[in-house]
Amino acid sequence: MVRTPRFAAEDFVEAAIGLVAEGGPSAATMASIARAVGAPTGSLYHRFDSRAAVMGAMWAALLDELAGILAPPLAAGQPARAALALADWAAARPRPARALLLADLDTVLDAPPEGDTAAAIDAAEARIEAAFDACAARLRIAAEDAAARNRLRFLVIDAPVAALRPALKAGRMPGPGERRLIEELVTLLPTSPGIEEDAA
Amino acid sequence: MVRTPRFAAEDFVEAAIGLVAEGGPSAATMASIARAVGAPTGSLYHRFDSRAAVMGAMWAALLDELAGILAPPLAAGQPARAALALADWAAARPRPARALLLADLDTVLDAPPEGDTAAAIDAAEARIEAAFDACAARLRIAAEDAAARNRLRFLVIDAPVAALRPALKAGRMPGPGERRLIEELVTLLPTSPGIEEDAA
DNA sequence: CATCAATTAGAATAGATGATTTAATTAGGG
DNA sequence: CCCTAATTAAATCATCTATTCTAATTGATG
Repeated sequence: MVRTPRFAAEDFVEAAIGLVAEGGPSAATMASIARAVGAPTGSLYHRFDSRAAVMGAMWAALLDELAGILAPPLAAGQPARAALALADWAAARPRPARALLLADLDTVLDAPPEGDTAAAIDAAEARIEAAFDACAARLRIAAEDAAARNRLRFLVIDAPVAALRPALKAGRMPGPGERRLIEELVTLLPTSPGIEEDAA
Repeated sequence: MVRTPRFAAEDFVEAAIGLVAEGGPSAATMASIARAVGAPTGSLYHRFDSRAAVMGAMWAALLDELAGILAPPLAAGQPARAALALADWAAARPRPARALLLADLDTVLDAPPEGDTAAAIDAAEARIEAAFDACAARLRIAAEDAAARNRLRFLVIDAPVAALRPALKAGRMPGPGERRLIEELVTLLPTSPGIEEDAA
């Protein structure tokens, strides 16, 4: 290495997340991403081949973070925990949460990503998928029972996200009101036969 | 009138709904709206001053349709009915449903509408609001109990929409799977003390 | 049948916008 | 010193779309 880098790829990804969170995908132009970091656009292009590459990397990072939140409780057979972890995550890290949960995938990623980025995205998705599989198994949901699996996913992700959405949209941090809604939703969830959702 | 109009304002609004449903708000360009009707852009501009006017009229029409679906069961103190009516509506009229439920208001209406359009939108929103008020009153929810009111709204609109979203996005008609999810959600709903949700 | 304004017609305009390229310039490690 | 990755800042370039303009039609009306 012959010169000290001033800007890392992650800096740009982080900036992109912030911009998408605040103004939607269209707010994340190459110029605005660079500006948010305090770099010229050339430096951004030095790290990424194209805007599509930046958005792909961003999506991979977001999905990876989500997987880190959801996978452990799911794998432990505690879907209610997973739903609440989602709410906690949204409160703790509102920007990534907004970017991931509010943005429409199609408008973020115009074209399907390729190469490393695609691999990273696939990996994160597979991790989430595997966690759901493990959870379903613990709950004695048959592998062929698509309806029960969809229901599980809906109660863990889609419905809680719907509860969080107004707060996320308004830029408020999700509060106890949203949390209570989610607590109520998860009462519909089946519990793993062998395991009690612990009392803590 | 000295010449028979070939294209009515409603034709353009309908076309805009179809385009938004299929490709999102950005797909509804003035040229594509006109093309969908088989008219030149000039005719479109003859009816509407600007794209904002078209989108405003579209939003007013959609909200009005939604109000027509939700208000009667709500006013009757039957929120569960309202949630299921939403699902039925989405199945019966997938294009307006997609346009209204999937599109982000901010990206549809760049600037707040004015004049007649604003009045129409306000009227439809007020109608929905009044229906919720009436429903809350029937359920003995206090006017100051914001949490209970938010919860009602969430269970009637937001959560059912979340259940419908995957189907709407994929362009599938919502089916019995989605309906069952919603039926389950509404079990969380309080029932009007005096009224039984009838058995039909 | 002649008239006239509402309406259609569609090409031409006019700005944005924003991704990408390019051509230097800089700075540190060997 | 020299070499090369990394940084700059501006210029390019391509696309896209709302809107305007001028003319041609049309059909009810007197």
